[in-house]
Amino acid sequence: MESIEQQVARLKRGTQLIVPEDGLRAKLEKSAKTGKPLRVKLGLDPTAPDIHLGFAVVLRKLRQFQDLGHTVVIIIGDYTALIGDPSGRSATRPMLSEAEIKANGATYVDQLSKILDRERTEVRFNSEWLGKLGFADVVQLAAKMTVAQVLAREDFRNRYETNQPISLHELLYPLAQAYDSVAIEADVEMGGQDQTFNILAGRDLQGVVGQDPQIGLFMPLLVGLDGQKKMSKSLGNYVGISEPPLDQYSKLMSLADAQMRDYFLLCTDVPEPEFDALLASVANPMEAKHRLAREIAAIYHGAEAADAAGAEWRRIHSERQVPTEMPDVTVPAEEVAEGQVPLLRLILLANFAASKSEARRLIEQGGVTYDGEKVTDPQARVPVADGAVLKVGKKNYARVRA
RNA sequence: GGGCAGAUGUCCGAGUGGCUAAAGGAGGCGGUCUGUAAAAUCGUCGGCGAAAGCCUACGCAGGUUCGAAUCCUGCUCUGCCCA
Repeated sequence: MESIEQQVARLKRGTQLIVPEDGLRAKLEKSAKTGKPLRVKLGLDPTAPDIHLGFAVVLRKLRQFQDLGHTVVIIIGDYTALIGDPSGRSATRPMLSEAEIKANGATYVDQLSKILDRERTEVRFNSEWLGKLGFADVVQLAAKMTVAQVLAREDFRNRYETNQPISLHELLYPLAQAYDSVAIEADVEMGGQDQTFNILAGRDLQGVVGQDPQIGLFMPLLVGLDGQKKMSKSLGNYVGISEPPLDQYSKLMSLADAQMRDYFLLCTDVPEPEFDALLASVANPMEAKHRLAREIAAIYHGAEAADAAGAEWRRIHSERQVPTEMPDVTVPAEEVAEGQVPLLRLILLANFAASKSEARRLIEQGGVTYDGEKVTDPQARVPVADGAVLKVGKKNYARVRA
């Protein structure tokens, strides 16, 4: 068993902030003394799950707690989702039905278990306790927080100052989350830095009701592949943990050099001195990036698959060869005339363009290669030859199947 | 409850009767360059069409006009001020 000192050091890796600073040690000592595992909380929205490296940063930290014998409590925010956003202008944000939420919850657990240890994971839905609160209970809870406190929170303040609408119920969200901590008697709550306010609210509320307040453990938000914004699915700057190894590898190779250190720190287990030395010593940053891509692909797919992805990547990019594997496109018989098909059609069939206009543009701009030949005539018809390779842009390949 | 302001393409944001598929920026996509990336640079970004052109689009619904993102009416939503 590691000493408390070592445990603290391990758990601190990559963290952005721990509140209070010495709280982690105190909690660990208490747990060691009583033999009672810590309850480490993470709250999630029951929206369609999609776990990417940014989210994995937090999950991996939870896993570290589990490896030290502690319990992770995942809270699916089904109740808050049921309330939904009633004033949502666009009809495109339908409230999730109870069945959908349950289904999403199940998928979540499934995906989470790629990183977490199921044996030490407790999954709870917050309707379990929030659904029992009456209006009077809610009002009493709300009395524990002031408007100024809530508005001091950065995102609300920004929205308020820029005249963005804030609905009243949004102000209640931190309260609901805080109550979750009370309900499950959390010792530690994890979150990204955007969760600061909510997590501290939980601390306060626990104090009010006489519980030992949770400590907040904040992980930095992982910046996405664009090097600008936090990694998220909607921004398209993400690497999913379930993606095939080559996709992960390729995406990571297109990471900005300056971001490599953060990714090593937050997404791999490579010791800090080691990657710092690597980053300092390597003449060509690409070599360090290969290491990074390999480490990460190996976490999710195993060392062998990661090496294969690396070899394939070098083949495609360094040697500019056609990838060994690519999706097939089959041209329906009725589209073939005299053994040929319009190239435009082919691009659409392969799903490399959303419209004919876009496909035409791609051809005119020299982005399309068929069977090794660059084609720039948008009217071109090409032979439907089994095994011919269609290349659109830098990364899109498909093999024609006759 | 009263008054005022606003709603434009992926986002931000110009545009106050024809020259507007709509300036500019961000972002995306393609080309060149390269060590992957970035940067730089050139091009491009509603749909259909070989093209001419046609269709759809400036919150929603009507109206005025030869012609409307631009004017009028009603509605919806948002912000601000007053109560």
